[in-house]
Amino acid sequence: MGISKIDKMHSLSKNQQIIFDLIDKSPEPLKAYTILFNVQKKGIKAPLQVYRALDKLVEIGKIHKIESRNAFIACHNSSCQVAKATAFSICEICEKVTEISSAGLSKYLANFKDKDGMKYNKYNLEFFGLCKKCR
Amino acid sequence: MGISKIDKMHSLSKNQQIIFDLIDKSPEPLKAYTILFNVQKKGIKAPLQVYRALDKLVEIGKIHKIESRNAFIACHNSSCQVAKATAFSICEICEKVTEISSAGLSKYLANFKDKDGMKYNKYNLEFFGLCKKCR
DNA sequence: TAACACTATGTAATAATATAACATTTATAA
DNA sequence: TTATAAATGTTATATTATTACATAGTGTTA
Repeated sequence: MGISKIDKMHSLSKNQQIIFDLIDKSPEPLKAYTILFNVQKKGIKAPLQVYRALDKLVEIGKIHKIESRNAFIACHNSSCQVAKATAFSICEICEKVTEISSAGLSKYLANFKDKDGMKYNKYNLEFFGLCKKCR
Repeated sequence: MGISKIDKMHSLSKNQQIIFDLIDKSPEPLKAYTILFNVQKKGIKAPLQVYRALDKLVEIGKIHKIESRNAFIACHNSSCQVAKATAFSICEICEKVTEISSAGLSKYLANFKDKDGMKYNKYNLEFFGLCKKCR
């Protein structure tokens, strides 16, 4: 059997796996130093170790950064097909963040042209409002 | 004559005016500590003085924060009517940032409903790509 | 296997971004 | 005028992120 090329592309190193697991289990976006605190018992001691893993995980689309919050969330959107085209809703009271997967929205944005006729295949959209509970 | 209510709403304090002028003149988004460095000759000495003015200017829509860059740009969109609904294009090479004012885009996003039927009147969208010069 | 390139790790130091806390002053409105 | 809100000044500190350098593991291929 062995490991296929696709599997290898997504196989994570030790630190990457530890940090991904933590983010994936979390019901809310995690900040880098919160992550650091939580993985110190697993031997990850320095900020840079966290940031390096985060960079890689973002790069391969396993997690996304919520830019307005400096926090990271696991991708729950069709196995990370849209790592470069992300949309989230953010509750301004409880800070709950949900990844939006809407074919209509992603199609609209992928086809959007600016005044110069320029298209962009990469974007990040953050909606703000109140979630069900906080409304 | 005196100052009308609308004028007053948009009148800036000394520090706010100094910092807005600097951002407004700048051809590129400015970071908080770049601003601090540039206004020290005008008597603004501490980070907090800059951040407080920035907070206020963002609040009233005179400037916007480019979240992915931690930088601030003056609003050039219909006299700041859309302070809470912003869209930008960002060149990944030269870092040129342009505010997008597209009636179609803002209409689409303002009317977008998520899976729960929830609408959001506030959002921030950042498109990434290459500008004309860098293409 | 040996050599190479590439990726990941470990560690210390420091840079860059942002806020807390408290005292004071200025502007606005009742 | 008086009270209220907004803005300022200042010091210290918290939070977020990167530079620099040394070492170790992994996959490829000659």
